[in-house]
Amino acid sequence: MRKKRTHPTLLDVAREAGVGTTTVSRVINGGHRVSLQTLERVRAVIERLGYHPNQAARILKGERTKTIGLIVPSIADVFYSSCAEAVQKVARSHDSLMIMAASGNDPRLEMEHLNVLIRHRTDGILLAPADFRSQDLATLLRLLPIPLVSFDRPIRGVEIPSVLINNREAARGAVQHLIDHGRRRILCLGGEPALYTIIERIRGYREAIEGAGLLCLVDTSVIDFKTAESAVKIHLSSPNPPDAIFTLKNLVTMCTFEALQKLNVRIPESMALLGFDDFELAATLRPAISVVQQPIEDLGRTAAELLFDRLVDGKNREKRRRTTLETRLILRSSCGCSPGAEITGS
Amino acid sequence: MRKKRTHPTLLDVAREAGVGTTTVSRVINGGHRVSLQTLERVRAVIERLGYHPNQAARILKGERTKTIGLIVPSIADVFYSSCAEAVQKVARSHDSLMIMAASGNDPRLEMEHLNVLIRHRTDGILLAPADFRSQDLATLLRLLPIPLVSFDRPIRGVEIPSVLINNREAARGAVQHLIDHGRRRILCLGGEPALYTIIERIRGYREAIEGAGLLCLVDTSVIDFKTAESAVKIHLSSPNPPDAIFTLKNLVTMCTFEALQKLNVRIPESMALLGFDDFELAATLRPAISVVQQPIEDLGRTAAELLFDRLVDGKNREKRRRTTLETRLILRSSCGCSPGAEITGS
DNA sequence: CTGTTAGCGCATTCAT
DNA sequence: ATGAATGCGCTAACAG
Repeated sequence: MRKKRTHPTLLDVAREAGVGTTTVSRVINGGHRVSLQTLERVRAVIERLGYHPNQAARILKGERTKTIGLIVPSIADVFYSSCAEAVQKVARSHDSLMIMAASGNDPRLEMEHLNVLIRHRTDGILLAPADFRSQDLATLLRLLPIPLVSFDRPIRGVEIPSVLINNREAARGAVQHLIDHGRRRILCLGGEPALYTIIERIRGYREAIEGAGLLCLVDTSVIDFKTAESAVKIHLSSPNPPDAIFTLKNLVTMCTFEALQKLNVRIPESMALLGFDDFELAATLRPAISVVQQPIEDLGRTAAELLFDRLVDGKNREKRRRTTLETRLILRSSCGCSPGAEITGS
Repeated sequence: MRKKRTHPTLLDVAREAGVGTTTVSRVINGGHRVSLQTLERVRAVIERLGYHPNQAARILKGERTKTIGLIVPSIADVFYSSCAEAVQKVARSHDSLMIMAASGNDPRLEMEHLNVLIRHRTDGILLAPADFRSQDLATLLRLLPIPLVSFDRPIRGVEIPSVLINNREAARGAVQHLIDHGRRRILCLGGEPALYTIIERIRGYREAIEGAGLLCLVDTSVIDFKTAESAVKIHLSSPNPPDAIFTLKNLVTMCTFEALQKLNVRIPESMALLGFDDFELAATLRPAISVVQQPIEDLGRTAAELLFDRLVDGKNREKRRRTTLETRLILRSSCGCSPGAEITGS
């Protein structure tokens, strides 16, 4: 087999076909103004040599790269991979490629990825910022010559369009639901208390609890099964144990459920469970888990569409800087009310 | 706010700082052989202008793009997003960016994505091919000047390194386990019967069934809950209903479980259930689901490492074209044997 | 330590 | 219908 060392160039094709580079260029870009005969011949050579145009050269000519960047905290997290899928669909409909990178919620890593994307001259960037209060990020964005849209989390200190979920209201409504059904000691469980979404949800929880004159009980030590189990144990053995748990994100909900199950706590009789963010099998578990359902695909799609809007006419700056999407409270069995109902988020 | 129309260039920085382009270039690339004074000044200008080097120009100079491509059937599928995460970690350790695209198992879309990646001059490509018998793909790859590694599925008709799971053996072992525990009418349930992995798993199923002198019962109509439910109904109402179900992939396992639960079929008493591919909450469902567990992270990591191996010294062609990874049979409760055991795949 | 310059691969005038 | 020449932003080779 022939050793393939380097990419063939336009010139290689031209020489091989006995024509000028212009002609080959024309063939690549639609084949107009080229005689059928040369067209065929050049195409054959392209095929034979396995020629593919070098995008870099085109970019250098100032053309669109037809590429957008997407930075999320984690690729493996269903929430973000579902977003990504939605984004990719939109990108594809705009004949664009999506480059995806994971920040792991680390501002430094995020900055690195941002720089890489900018160097690659992506036409635009979608970002779920690791730290919504980052000064470095705000500074970078102020000078950024390409459009950026943040989603899931905003960016403070700079005018960037963002697409968000009504975290606070949704959390408030969910907790209120527990209160309405007689729960009095409601524990709020989660992790990563510095994240925007978590902060907002806790705020919503507080509003509901304080509005009802109850006691706030927030534990942000839970990030996996181990921590969930130990947290549940501790709170159960308190003199005045909770009668409900509100979990702040899907992984925490799952782990808490597992922990409760392992400790033989009856759900919802002894302990109601209501989680933020829906997840696969939530309806299949016994009892089925009640959740606040986020419009994940919507989130990705809306953000991507907003980005492409700004791409096509760069000057047309939307007035509306912030888009907030509505959630739904999905009542199944774990929260202890009669199931079947479904409440649209405020 | 200043209108930001276009990316500043090296020349812009050089002029602004009153130095030559080479000096700026040196500053960007580590700042060696530059006086501390100029270094500071140039850095300040770079900062102020928000300059980011144009990757395209570097690529044109023939440098590595420090980018690898990854094409998977679906981003939202946990299996592949977990792979992707593993790949990205390896890429990162090689100071490279990962570009990810989804083919939806459509050979045409896959080909498009491949072309885009090649045009972008990614240093290498990782691919889970949609159609392992594709002639077009084989033709493209024969001429491809950059290394490609296939994973999860091989590519027929061309010498491409691939990293695979021992699908057939694992399926055979799993079905054998059901047989060993007295199951006699074992239904094999799944979808997309043209996919390599599915073909292999069905083959393993057949080997085990035929080896035991039993009857093969394969239904490849199941791709979601609806189809799972109707398939289960049909087979349950047959004159001689199955006493066990072997599901061919994780989504099918989940849907089949849901269907069985909905129809009040007792697992494992009336029906044993054993699935290919583990999934979140498989151990939390009641009964906990027994599965063949694939080394997903391993798959992604190994494939990526193989790719980078070929990248660093392009000539050092490994003899071993095919790497096969081992699975584990995780016995939980749904298959009806006493749980707790764990058998390493053959 | 610093500046000048050629050339990477391609699209695009402008001739022919 | 076709080709020769130019320049996009950057790096590296070569002066100074």
